[in-house]
Amino acid sequence: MALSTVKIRVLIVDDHPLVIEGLKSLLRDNGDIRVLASCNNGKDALEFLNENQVDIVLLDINLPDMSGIDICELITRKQKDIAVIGLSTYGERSIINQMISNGARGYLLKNVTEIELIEAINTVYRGNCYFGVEVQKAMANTIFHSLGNTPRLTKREKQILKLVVSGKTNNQIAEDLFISPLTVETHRRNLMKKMKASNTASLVKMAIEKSLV
Amino acid sequence: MALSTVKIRVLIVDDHPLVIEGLKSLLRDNGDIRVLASCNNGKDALEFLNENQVDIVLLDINLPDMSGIDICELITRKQKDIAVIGLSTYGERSIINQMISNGARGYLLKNVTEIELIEAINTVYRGNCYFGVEVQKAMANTIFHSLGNTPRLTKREKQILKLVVSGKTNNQIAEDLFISPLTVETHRRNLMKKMKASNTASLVKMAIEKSLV
DNA sequence: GAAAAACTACTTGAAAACCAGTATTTTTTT
DNA sequence: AAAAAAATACTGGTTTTCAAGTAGTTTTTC
Repeated sequence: MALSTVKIRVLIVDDHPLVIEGLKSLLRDNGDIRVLASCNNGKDALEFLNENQVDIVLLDINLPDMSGIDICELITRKQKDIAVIGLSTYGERSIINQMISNGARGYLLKNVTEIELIEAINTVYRGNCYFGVEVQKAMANTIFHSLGNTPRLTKREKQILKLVVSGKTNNQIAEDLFISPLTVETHRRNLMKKMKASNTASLVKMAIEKSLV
Repeated sequence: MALSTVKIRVLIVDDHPLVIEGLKSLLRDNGDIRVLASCNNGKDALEFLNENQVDIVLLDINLPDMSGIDICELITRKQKDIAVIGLSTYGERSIINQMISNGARGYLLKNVTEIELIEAINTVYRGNCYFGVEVQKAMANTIFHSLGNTPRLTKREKQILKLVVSGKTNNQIAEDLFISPLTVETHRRNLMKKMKASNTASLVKMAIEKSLV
């Protein structure tokens, strides 16, 4: 290692000094990586990035002044060459997904190992994406939460639910299935009652959440 | 191994003789597991289960007569003590989720190793769930598919989108945000245009798909 | 073969969403 | 300071959904 003259420049953004120290310590001995600085809030981080060349930002999700998700967007919108790796205690899918759509190229939990951390930094530096094993596990687990008391739907109800989710109106569904629009509406009403939804929006949300479509 | 007198009784359901042979071969040398029989369609499988005591069903998703997803439901509804492990070539999230909500306790891809297969069978036999590493990877990958060209939404639009998805009406959203219901409707219309949605249902679907909520 | 569940279809009336514009004010960016 | 983007609010009319019932037919299940 450390044969190349250019080191990967890293900025750490986290409001816990302990975490910053931990990350620095894990990266200290690596000749290819150099931690330029650390910030403990979003404002400082954005300022630093305006005045310094950075390759990778290790970004905590929970910051005092603003959400890491929003910061991620601000960073990647302006400087597309900066790779953001999200850092968090939990592997909540919705957060991970939001980070990804806001341009993050990696996501790690805070119980990350040295090997994983370095692998992640190298991987995203090369332009790829990296997601820790623990993240993947956590994401798999979120399925079970949404499970639980899924109401039993009939064949026809499932069929209609799928068509509703796909954006079809009652009339279009009726045409598709060769039944009366009034019948479709009855099914839709029963679906809403079963799923405890008050309108189409929550019906669709629950259907997707419970993976019925 | 094979110290216990009771072996785990397994039924294999798959329409490819090659796969059946492969699975049998992988399990042959294991003293704790016994493959009772194999079926190549859903009807035969259900009949066999009616007449025989089985602990675990290795169930292919693509069968000639009926979907593995439906069979899974039929099996677990009647005999809750039977554990179903789904088998498929691809790790499509929607299918996996459907299998889970239909009572499956495990899911494996067909490139499964001997070690994984035996671990899976033992795990679900003990009442737990098992999902292969490959499955988890495949599921993580499905995020990227939904990514791509996500339209850029403004702060307010995101805010309103969230409230729409949560099932609130325009009037309720207006109250929440202290703005006119008419304004909310304008935002909603702009959202639909940006997301290319024709109604609430597809707006919600896309919002969740693209993880904007 | 009886009972239960599912599928079908209707009525009537109200509420909410959708369509297609215009237009002013506020905020952000250059 | 000017331009662009975002947020605000309106008119007026159409379509779709929601609510709350009733009720006959078909299919499953016991």
